[in-house]
Amino acid sequence: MQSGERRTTLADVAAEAGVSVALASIVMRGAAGAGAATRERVLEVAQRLGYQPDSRARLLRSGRTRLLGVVFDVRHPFHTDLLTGLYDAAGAVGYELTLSAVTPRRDERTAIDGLLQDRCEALILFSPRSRTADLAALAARLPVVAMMRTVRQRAVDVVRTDDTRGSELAVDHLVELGHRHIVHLDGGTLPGAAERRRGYQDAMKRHGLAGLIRVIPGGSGEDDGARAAERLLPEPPTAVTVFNDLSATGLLDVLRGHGHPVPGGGGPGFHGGISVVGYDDSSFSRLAHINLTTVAQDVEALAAGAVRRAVARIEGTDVEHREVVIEPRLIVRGTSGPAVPR
Amino acid sequence: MQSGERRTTLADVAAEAGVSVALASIVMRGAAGAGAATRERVLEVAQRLGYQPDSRARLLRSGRTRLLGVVFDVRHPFHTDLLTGLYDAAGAVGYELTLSAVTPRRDERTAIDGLLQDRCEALILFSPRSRTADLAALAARLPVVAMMRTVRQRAVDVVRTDDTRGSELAVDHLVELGHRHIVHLDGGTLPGAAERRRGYQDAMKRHGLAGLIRVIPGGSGEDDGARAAERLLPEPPTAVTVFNDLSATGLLDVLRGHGHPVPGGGGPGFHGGISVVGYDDSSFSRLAHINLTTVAQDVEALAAGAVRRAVARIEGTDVEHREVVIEPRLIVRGTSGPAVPR
DNA sequence: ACCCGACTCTAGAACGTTCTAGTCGGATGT
DNA sequence: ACATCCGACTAGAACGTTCTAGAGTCGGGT
Repeated sequence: MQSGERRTTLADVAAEAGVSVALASIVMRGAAGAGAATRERVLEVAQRLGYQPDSRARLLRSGRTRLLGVVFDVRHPFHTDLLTGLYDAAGAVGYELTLSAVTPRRDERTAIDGLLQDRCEALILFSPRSRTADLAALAARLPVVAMMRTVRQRAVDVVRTDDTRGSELAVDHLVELGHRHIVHLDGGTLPGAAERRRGYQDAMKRHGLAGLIRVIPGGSGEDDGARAAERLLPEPPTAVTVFNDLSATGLLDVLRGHGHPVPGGGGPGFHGGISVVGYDDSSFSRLAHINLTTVAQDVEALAAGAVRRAVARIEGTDVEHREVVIEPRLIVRGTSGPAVPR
Repeated sequence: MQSGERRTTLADVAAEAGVSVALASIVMRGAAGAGAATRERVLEVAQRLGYQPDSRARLLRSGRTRLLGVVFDVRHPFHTDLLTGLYDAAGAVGYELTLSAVTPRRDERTAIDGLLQDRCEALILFSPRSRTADLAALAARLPVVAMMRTVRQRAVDVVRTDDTRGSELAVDHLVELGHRHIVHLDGGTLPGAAERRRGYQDAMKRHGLAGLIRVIPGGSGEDDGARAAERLLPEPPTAVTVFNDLSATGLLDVLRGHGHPVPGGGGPGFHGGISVVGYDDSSFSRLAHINLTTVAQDVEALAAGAVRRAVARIEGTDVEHREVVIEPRLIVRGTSGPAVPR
């Protein structure tokens, strides 16, 4: 039905309102230089004809797109949380977001290429897996902000949580509850894993527990946590700090299945068991049913930082540091409790 | 650093290669009409100058965008699952996806407007909350595919799961396990809720349990499920079918908290308790720790159906039905088990 | 009466591509 | 030897905006 007719253009509106295209353009984008009466008439006509500006043409001409490209991964619940914050932050400074998703069958390179063709003015990458060299090459063409990971490359901006500090918070919390045998379930080479590991190690040393440091290889998935749990069972610790929430739930599950109670799972008044602290405060970790003690990343601060950084680069008003580091926060929920003496 | 220099355009490539812009264009889009030697030379130059085509200009001229606009909600885990399938389906037929998210502070109208400005050729809306009249108005301008809900409007295409059938599957399963006192936790006016309610009612009647039909108002969030559970406790059923997974976990939680065991939560060999069946097979429901019996929507079929429908409308090769209904599948996990006689 | 500035409006170029309608040689067919 | 055709290539318009430069008009100050 609508296939035949062309969509209404600015020229149509101008003709119908009896003004020039240029004036119609002025009215539509709310610029100065149009009489009140004319303005009203043009707007009325535009409304009536269902005029919708063509952003492609607009941006083609004006050079600017005011568009920030965002690459996120559909598998990571935290990424969608972050998107919410990003929309807010971008809207506040008059920028739009264009999204490109990484999926199990669509890699980061493909996602990025899609955005480049859209001529966004900067790229914001969530936990990018690309090699530093590739990111650097990209950054030579447009501002690039990497989130949730460090990039040792001057041209690439970084906005991340202080993950070392995050792990320290987790360990401090557990030590305060009386735990000493604390294991770290690692994230290997994943973005942020090195920092989280180091935070654990530093905190253990600081508490005089250097001799009890124990790092178990893991990953980002639930099954990684479950597998790691099996390796833990022969000689169980009293507490575990985990690379992320998903892995933590996998761990929890196996622990409970083998009769190792976890605080919160034992009913009110229960004490002891193996405490587990996750990382990310993913939306599912908040589910009352999981109720995971975890290290929260400050979504709003991360989003605001990324947008501020990208916009500064675009508009050349650079003053701040290349790396923006956000303070994490410990969210104490049900999976951490006092240690029982062994 | 890159702020000063213009980005390289087709004209730059053409000049450097010593050919006309038109010929460069031919080469870049792989069209016929260029000599082999020239073709190679132009490609080499393009590579060297780091030429990246400007999709806006390209599409502005050619009219076509081969772009499908997708509106999804960041709060709905199932939506991101569906995105994965959609990228695959669109890629297979040579279309691109452009995403626009609904967030707690960014409504559907805003998300849709963003896509319209991008001049996508069709809109695919995940569980749209817009009124039928608004959808119809939209459909007058471009093909619109509504997913996961019915729309009584000829101009709007629909791709959805047979939700009535889905609820029936859930009830059938429970009845087979010996349950009779089965409650439905409702989704009110949310997309799909009416069908799921009706499926429950139909199945109950079919099993001669019309007298035991009991529908409790609920919603889509975890807290909706928790609230509903409180209303259920005074006179507990032996099983509940729930509008969606999130609400189901909220319900589960309160039930367990009040000492009502749920199958799977009572350890191996346990029998009886209140069975709970969710809806969606959201990624978190698969977590071993939640392990929810649920009705799965066929992501691939839904995605493929939506793309096929949208493309058919765009290209005018319409033959199929306006409404594509996909068969659901019951996923039996841990939260459903045999009924104990009351 | 004249000029000036402010205001409203317009013509036309520009953005980077694709598309249409060609031109130009050279091979082919008779 | 001449028309014909084909492949390689090009000039310039077109897409729907925004931007630049300037044209009218009006009122007020000298």
